Amino acid sequence: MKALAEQLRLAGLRPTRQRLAIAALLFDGRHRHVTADSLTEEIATVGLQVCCGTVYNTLNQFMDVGLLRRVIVHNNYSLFDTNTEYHHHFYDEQTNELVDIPNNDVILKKLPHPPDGHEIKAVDVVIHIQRK
Amino acid sequence: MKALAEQLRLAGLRPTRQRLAIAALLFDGRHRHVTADSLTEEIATVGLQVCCGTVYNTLNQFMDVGLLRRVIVHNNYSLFDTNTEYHHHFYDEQTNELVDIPNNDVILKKLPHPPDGHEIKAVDVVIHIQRK
DNA sequence: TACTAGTTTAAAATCATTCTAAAGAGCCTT
DNA sequence: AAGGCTCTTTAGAATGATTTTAAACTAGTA
Repeated sequence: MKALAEQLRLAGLRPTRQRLAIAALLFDGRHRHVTADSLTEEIATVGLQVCCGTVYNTLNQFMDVGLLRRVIVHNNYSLFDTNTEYHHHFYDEQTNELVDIPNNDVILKKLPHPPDGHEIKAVDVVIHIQRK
Repeated sequence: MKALAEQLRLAGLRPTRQRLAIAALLFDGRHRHVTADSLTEEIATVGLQVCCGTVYNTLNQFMDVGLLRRVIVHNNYSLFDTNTEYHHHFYDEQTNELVDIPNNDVILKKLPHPPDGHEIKAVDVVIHIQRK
């Protein structure tokens, strides 16, 4: 996977063994939602070992360079989305399930004017759902 | 303030000294955003004393009975909104400022269909802003 | 006035996350 | 291929918001 190393280097991150392992898991083409915990488990499953702090650091770094996006639906722990394109989420508090909303499915009719001296940076829509 | 005691009783909560003190601060007609911490400070300012755990319990109970709404904009700590009507928020990560958006200012053109067997419970829109 | 269930309290526990200082690994230069 | 400099990783400790605990207390009722 030369491409991954190159991608990290371009982002200003040294392609270390740990970062490559995590990148290989996260950027395999699928769009996924992970937590530090689920990712650590996954790393173990693949037979590797990465220090807990490094998992957190790496997730934060990947986010800082735009490879991941943080999704905020509760404040128990952080969720990261490998899909960094503009889109929103369904969230079921009961099952803790997070589901992408196809990006043409929610359309904001008009955006409000931000407070004076401010500009809009991002729009997050979370639709809370529950079993019928 | 008999009304407050009655309101708590109606919600199934005994109007204790602590809950009344907190309710008096929170439900004075203004719409406010508070944290457990800011509220504890405010209680102290008024010359009262309520145990930290009680502040948390009370905020959660008030939320459970619909007197407060939790606003999720980050996962450092919880924010509560005394305005429980349908409305959304601007959030500035840099200053940590949370501002209500007038409820006719964001209009969703159409809502997506929730996953099968599910129904929409709530829609949260957070518009992240930054200083220009 | 006394009882009972619900509440408050202070302190300890929890848990995700960050910080620390020391050991290790990229990578550039020679 | 070796040296060296900086960036990373590591394990463990620290942090900080929140929850839990068990004992003391209180509101409401009999």
